[in-house]
Amino acid sequence: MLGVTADNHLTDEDRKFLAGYDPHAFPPAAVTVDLVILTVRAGELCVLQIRRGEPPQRGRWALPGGFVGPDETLDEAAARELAEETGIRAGAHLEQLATFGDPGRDPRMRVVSVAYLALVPDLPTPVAGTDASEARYLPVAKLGGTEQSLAFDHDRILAEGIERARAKLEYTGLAATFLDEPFTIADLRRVYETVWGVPLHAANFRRKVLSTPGFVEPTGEKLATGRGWAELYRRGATAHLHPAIPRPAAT
Amino acid sequence: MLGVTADNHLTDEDRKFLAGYDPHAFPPAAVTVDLVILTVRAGELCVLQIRRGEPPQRGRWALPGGFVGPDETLDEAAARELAEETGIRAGAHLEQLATFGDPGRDPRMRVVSVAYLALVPDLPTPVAGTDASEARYLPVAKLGGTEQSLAFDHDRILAEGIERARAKLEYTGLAATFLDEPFTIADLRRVYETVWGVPLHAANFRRKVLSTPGFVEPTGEKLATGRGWAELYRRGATAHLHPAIPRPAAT
DNA sequence: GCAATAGTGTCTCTCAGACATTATGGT
DNA sequence: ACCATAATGTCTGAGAGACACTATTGC
Repeated sequence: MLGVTADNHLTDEDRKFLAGYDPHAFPPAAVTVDLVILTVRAGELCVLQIRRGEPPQRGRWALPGGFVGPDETLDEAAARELAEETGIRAGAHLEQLATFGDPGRDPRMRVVSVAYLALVPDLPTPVAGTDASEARYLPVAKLGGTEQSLAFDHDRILAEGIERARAKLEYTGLAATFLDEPFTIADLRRVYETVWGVPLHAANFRRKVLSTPGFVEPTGEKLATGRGWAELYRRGATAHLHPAIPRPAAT
Repeated sequence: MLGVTADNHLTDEDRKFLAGYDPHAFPPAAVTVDLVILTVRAGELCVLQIRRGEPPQRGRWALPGGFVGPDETLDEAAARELAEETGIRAGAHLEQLATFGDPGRDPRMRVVSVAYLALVPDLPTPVAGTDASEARYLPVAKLGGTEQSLAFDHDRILAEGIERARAKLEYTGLAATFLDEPFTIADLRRVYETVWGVPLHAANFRRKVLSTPGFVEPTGEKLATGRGWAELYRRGATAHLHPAIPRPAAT
């Protein structure tokens, strides 16, 4: 096991050094977090977008995000932004995605943006944040046209977020974070089909999910669906699936 | 296909806004890149470390890294640091790992570090960079003791880098980037055994590698080894392996 | 010959994919 | 009765793991 705690004890030399240290000696940058917030609603994978209420690029759609506070960790800033935009404070999945810092990606100054990926259950309605005049969930299938392109380099961030989400469904139990509990195996299968954009074999999917230990936990309850009924499940404890859920090649 | 190019065209409103914009309005931070440079030498997975030549934490071992220049992309800064520390300008694998920005991780000021992972072939001898007084390749098996703990939060960065490298060998052809060309199947197997720390079944490994299209390309040459001979191969063109190389559970 | 490593052949077990069948309950 | 969906059972092919065996060359 590797040590994972930083030992930041200061030596006497460090103290002397810091007393005479000028923080303006290095090229300054602003640090932001931008969020790719994905959900499944009405059979479509959707991403939360905010219409910018202030320059630059006012009126244009963008990913939600904001500056990192002086005393916040990056994870805390991302969790705060997620709560501000969606009202979600717990239960969602939130992970760091990648960092984007090309010079000129923001015309104001050097801005380094740490992108996060959030997977959330279907929400009642978007809550506009302080900076935002409007919010929407856009199906990712509608992306691609120049009409829909986002501000700054957010198209690229979004593309990486979607690809990360698709990959993570293969080897983690994160698909269940898109669902409210309890859910049926068919609900879970529809999440996979929606995110991957391919139909899955219902019988094989069921066998695979139930034979993977810790993926889902049976509640013992049954739900009357349209025709017939279905058993209900909760999220399992296992984060890493062994073996993985095979992802068919995209059509 | 999603658009991946940022459209940063400025509106007239943007220009007016920027003319009156004060870059000091947001909490400033310094942005650095830190590199986890891994190689395989003498049957051990090793990481390049630099002994800090200046405060803070002078004399302590750390990962190589440095500040991102005002006109550099993050990738360019990482490639520059890699070249400065190792002399390598091409051929190595370099990818963004994760970003670390806890307040207080560097006593000087708010420093956000974008960590990169580099996989390089065995090198003649470490070249000390400008800021460094000393450099070494430390086998990662020797990590873990407090004696070996690195400056700042570099232990944590290193742990993530090692885990990323181990995972990537499963589903990419990156193992070959640890080797000079041409190499034998046994050389490649020893890379896997070294990085994963487990013995692999030689016959099955060979069958797996050769049946995976695009993993390695035969040269047709044969090399006289100590006893017997072995066929020689080059890196294949395929980045993503299908199916993956199964990774046995750690002992 | 013996030792050590490279390479080939084959068997078995697991599991994904495909298909068939039954059960359920609303229309 | 009919239909859509849930759930169960069975067959097959691909592939991983294990083992036996041959080939080559230095000692």
